[in-house]
Amino acid sequence: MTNLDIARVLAQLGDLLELQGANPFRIRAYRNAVRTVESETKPLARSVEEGRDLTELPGIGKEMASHIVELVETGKLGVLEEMFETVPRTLLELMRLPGVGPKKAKKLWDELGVETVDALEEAAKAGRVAALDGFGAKSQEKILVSIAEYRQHRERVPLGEADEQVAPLVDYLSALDEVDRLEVAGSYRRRKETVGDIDLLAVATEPGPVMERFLAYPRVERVEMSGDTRGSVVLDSGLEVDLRILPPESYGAAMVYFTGSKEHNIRLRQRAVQQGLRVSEYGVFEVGEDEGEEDTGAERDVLAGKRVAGATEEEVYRALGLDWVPPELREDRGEVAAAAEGKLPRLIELSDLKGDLQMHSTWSDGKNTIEEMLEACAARGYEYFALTDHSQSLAMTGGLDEARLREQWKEIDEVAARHPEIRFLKSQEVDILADGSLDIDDDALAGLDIVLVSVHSRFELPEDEQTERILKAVSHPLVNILAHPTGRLIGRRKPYPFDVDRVLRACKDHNVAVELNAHPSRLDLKDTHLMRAKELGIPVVISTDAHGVKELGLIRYGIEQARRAWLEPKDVLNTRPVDELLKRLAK
DNA sequence: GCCGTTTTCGGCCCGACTGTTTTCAGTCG
Repeated sequence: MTNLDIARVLAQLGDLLELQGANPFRIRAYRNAVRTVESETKPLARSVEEGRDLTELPGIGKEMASHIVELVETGKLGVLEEMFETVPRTLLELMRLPGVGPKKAKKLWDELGVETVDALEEAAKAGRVAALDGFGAKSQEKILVSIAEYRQHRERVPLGEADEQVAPLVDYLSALDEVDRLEVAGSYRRRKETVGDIDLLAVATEPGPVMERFLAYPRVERVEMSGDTRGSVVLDSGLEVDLRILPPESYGAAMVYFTGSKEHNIRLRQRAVQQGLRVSEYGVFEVGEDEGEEDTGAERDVLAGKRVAGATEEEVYRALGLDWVPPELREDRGEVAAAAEGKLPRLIELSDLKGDLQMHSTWSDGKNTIEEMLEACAARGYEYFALTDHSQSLAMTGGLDEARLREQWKEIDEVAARHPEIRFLKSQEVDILADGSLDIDDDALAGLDIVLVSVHSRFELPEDEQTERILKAVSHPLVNILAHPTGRLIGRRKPYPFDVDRVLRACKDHNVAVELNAHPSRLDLKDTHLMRAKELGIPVVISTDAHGVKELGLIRYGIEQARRAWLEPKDVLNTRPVDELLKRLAK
């Protein structure tokens, strides 16, 4: 049972409690525990095995700890199973529909006997939903739209695709004179591997024309809502875009607020409360004497209290006694505490990289010759690069056997001789065969500067076999790097099942580096895996897997992902000069 | 349910928009 499995069960329990109208703070405790479990880098199953005290984890108390132990040991949670005897599982699905929360889901179930999305659709079409107290014709219509979208399975969009859609929209809005400043916030700014929607932030003293232009964007398919300062639309691609318009003095506070994450913001506000401050998207305010105590529900001016910060992000963080936190870290994974102590990491940057260690040429399935790849790498200012064409078993890619590999070396030597400006490292992406052996013989491997290995077949092997297969490969005495270790393709293919933690520890034992594949459809390893690698002291390399010169620029997605994992230059091997790189990789 | 240099009890983040309300609950981010 993985951490994500555990988190899912706890989240279900939280949803059920919400449906039953339980104490909201108890529900929040479950949400908090879910967060902790999700972002825990070490497998909890292992911690349980080792008899660790789980209550040391934030948000995990006696109850949560016992839930986790029960889940790890039995694979089930008794209380949850019992609850599912009185409440249908499918009700949780209803709550996922936009506009349907716990209260409405319960009401639909209590009064109409609706348990499933299908039943809800039927009831709405028959007009029975509108007849309910608290519902009306509009909510009924909205529910039908939500169901239609739910059926389309709208998923999160990979960051790379979001980038393509965001750029033209930003240009379109920025062209308006009334827009003083336009930024994209949200998970997009935090550079998460996928984004659910786009959060735009516009600074304007006159919001009217900005909102008007936003709603008139030609690719808007539907307006979800629109107020004076806040609007939400769905583009024809299905991507949701939210716009918030603010005055200049609130810009920094708004950037913090809309960049999130939600959990990071909550942490900031908790800290503010302790300091007698209040944080909102409008700024940081001192809480007045009479505030808070006798809040009778009367209208409260959102700008009440003296504003002590708001114009810039730095100012907002400083008002809370914090260093400015890079957006990639804003996930409530300890960054606020680190910022308070001045101990934020010096995150890796693009300019720290001295080379790219995975790419392909026309010798296998790449689009450019090795000389073209070399020139493009040199143009990027790299000190070195490794060419890693596929090996023979990937016949469809034109993979190289030992003989062709040796032929390639001749061409490499010629090209390298013409280009002293960059160091050409001979390498290959060697296939890990189903039994864990390598696709190229040791004699040929010994002629390479770097041996990169990866899995490209038999993804369906049972977990035990898959784990053994990879363990065997990384224990091979000539292997230096394990490439795209989990094999996932974001939104298209799940990672093949294997014990990631065991493989990582084996990499540590055999001095094998792990690759962070920068391609936006892979980003493999993901952030929590990278954090675990760092914890274990395993070197990481960041490479593009470019199949053409155009893809070398994708390296920035790898850098962004590494930053999300708190990686510093010293954690990444290809920030090192070539001599040190090869020394560190040597067996 | 979790947590504690005010606390083992009594707190727990903040605001906008919608729809159905005659003053606000529900949902969302």
